Amino acid sequence: MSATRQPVSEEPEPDPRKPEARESGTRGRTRRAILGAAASVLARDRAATLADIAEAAQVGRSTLHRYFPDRQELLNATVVDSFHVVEQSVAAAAIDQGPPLEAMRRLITAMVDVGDRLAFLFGDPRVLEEFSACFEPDLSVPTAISLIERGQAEGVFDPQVSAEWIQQMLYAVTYTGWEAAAKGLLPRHGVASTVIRTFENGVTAQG
Amino acid sequence: MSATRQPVSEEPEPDPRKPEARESGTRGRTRRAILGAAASVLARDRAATLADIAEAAQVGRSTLHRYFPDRQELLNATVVDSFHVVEQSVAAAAIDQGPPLEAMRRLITAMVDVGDRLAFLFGDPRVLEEFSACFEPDLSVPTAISLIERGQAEGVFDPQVSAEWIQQMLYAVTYTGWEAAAKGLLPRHGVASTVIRTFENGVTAQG
DNA sequence: TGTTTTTGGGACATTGATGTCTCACAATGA
DNA sequence: TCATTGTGAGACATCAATGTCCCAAAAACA
Repeated sequence: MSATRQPVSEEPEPDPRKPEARESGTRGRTRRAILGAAASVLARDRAATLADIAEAAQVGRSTLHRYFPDRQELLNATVVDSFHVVEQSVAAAAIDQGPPLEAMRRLITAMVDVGDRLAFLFGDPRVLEEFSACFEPDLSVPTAISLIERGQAEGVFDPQVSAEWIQQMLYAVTYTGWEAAAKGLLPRHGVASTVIRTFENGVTAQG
Repeated sequence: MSATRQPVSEEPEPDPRKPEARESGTRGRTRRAILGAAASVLARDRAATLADIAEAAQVGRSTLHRYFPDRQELLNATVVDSFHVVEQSVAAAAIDQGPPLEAMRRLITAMVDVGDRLAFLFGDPRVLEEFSACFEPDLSVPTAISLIERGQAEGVFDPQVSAEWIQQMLYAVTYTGWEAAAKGLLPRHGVASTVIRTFENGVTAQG
């Protein structure tokens, strides 16, 4: 969850890696607009054109290239940015505190809130593969494994299946809820509760 | 489920539409190899190259073009073929007979068996959109809605959520199971039972 | 206001996927 | 065996996405 902030291996190369530091307010805003549009568009179509993304960001294609020289750079930056957004949302859920079931409910709510970022990051395994192939995976994938295992130990979560499977289901159900909301099948405000309900009890009538 | 076999609107154009009829055994075999490879490859990467597909089918790229003049033709044919495969598998489950819960279990088992075809058809909504935009949607999407509604009426499935949502979950859980098996997270033989278990009861310990 | 920064659009060259065609070889079937 | 059918490899032309530049206009800033 928490990014390793230890200055263990500071950029081996002295290249100017820190464009997201403090740029003139305008540049920062443009940069964020592009990254947001990229995550949103690519979440729905991973083969989207740079022109598509530029249009969604309400920015000229040349401006996009000015910020991100090539497609891969944009991809990488979008991965990093999306990680930060997700990380922040998940951190606020404090999943290592309180009863597992309640922690999980907070986590799901947090995940639904950043649904498009999750869809971008995990909708296509290739995205993450390419990224972590280029860089050290200094971004720890947000993991709910410890929470799940804690819940299993306390007899709250099904101990008959692996924690990894439950985590897969967590992503799957959350993603499905986000998708259903995107296509109007679920009302925005009811997504989290429906996802929680189904995730916990499945589809059979409780009785 | 069952394709409308009524000769309502027979091909308005008299073009030679029926290549899959009876071709010399060899051609049929090659054709099926290409369609199978296309579904399998495209399920994992919808941006896959025709060269990729030809390679997976162990066929030259020119042979592929000989069978399917352009990419869209291949896409359409693969959709039709995958529908037939899924349809056949689902039909064998006889989901309109017997107790809903057992029917659903048969359905899930059938779906897991044709996981890659489902992943191809439903992994990217665009695939089906483009297809049904070109042709009359004379292919009825395999629907479990009636089964789900029957189950809800009998008090077996959760009546608090919509049948559409439950169907979305059905696809999502099945797909996740197929994916988990593909990456070795679940043993092949345990996929169906795990999917059924989670689909029915969610992830909480039953008690 | 004037100056600097940022932007959008257009004009390229480049690249990779696609689609077409030809030809020699292999497989099938009589 | 021979004739037909089906195939793979390669040479092309085409096309769309990409990446690079430049320049005038708009926006931000002092």
